[in-house]
Amino acid sequence: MDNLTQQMAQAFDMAPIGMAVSNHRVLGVCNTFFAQMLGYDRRDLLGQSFRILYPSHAEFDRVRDIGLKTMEDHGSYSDERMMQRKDGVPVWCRFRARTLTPDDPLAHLVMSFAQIRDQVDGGQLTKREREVLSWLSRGQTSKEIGRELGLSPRTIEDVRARLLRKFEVKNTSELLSRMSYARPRG
Amino acid sequence: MDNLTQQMAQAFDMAPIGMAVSNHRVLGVCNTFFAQMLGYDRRDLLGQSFRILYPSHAEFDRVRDIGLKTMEDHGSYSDERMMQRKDGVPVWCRFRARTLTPDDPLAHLVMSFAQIRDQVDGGQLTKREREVLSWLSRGQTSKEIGRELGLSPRTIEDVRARLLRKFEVKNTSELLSRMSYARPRG
DNA sequence: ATCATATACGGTATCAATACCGTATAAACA
DNA sequence: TGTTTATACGGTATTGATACCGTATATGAT
Repeated sequence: MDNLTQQMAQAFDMAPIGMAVSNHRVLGVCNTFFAQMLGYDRRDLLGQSFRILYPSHAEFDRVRDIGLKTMEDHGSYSDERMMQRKDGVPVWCRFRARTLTPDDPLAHLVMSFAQIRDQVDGGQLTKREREVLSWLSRGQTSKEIGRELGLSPRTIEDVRARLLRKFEVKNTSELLSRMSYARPRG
Repeated sequence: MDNLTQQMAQAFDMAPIGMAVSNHRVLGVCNTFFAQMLGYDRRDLLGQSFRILYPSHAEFDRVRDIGLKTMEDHGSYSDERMMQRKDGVPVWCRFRARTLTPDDPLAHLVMSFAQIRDQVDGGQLTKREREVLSWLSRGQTSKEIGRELGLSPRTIEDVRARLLRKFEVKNTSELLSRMSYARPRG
């Protein structure tokens, strides 16, 4: 057995960040951090669809579509997204992906998942709040998000207001800064 | 050769994030992204001291000390740090490390380096830009930051506009979700 | 020496964000 | 059964953000 290969495999396994490989949205291999982060025993994840790691089927579909074009063009893609732990608790992640098959990006994907924050101070986020948060992190306005979700901009503003209250921040900028990379509050 | 081990090694190598293993601050193995991010051919990095990847000897010493205690206590550590590319250009990274030898953390380290900002547009952040960014991440308005720094709010708006241009984002929310900035406590 | 850029500041115009005032329905819960 | 909460939407008022129009100085690079 090649010693270098073994070292690389160990580094993958012990990495301080979640890592996984997928083939057509089915998990091929993942590391210890990834399984722990999402509350699974690693053996239970192998061969599973990524569907179980997202809060809803709609969200599962959405995250498939948003990065496709970028990956076809550049081979890699990154965003922030909400995953769902086995016990249902949402996990906010910095997601990065590189495809090994640019013609069919989802055929062979290597991904990293950096946990940003495990839970929310003022209780858990609702589905709608997660959804809106995800669009906000992409710089969308209330009007744009409303159009996207088929809702009134006013409703999006309500959701935003709830998010600001829950996190005890004064505006969306501080909100998204708090969601970035877990660290002591200050 | 074990097939799973080979898959993990490939995932390590092709990961969309920089990864490296060190033994007493000497690089053991790294992946493609890591070498590319720092402008090296991977073969030239093996066996090298990490010193060459930092802007100065003082910085090299500093980053050794700051995470030691945390790693002894928790086995892992994370911060943001400035690395230096082969051509001298600084690279901002979200650094994460896990030690496999908690008694002597630096003996065997697995690290990940997530580039915070792509260097596509060239030019790193100025002191003023970092300063303003730091206040923005606390949710301060241009007026408040201006008061804080003894400048006109208009000047702060200029700095903001430069930041939005540099990062190619449409507003401050997207800016702060794209980037993380080490904030002073308090 | 010229050019680009960062800094700093003034104005105006427009749109977005936030905070209020309401109403209403549905679900969760004690 | 009443209370809370999330959802969804309307209006209005104020503040903030962003994008333009300028000017000016300083600095660093070609």
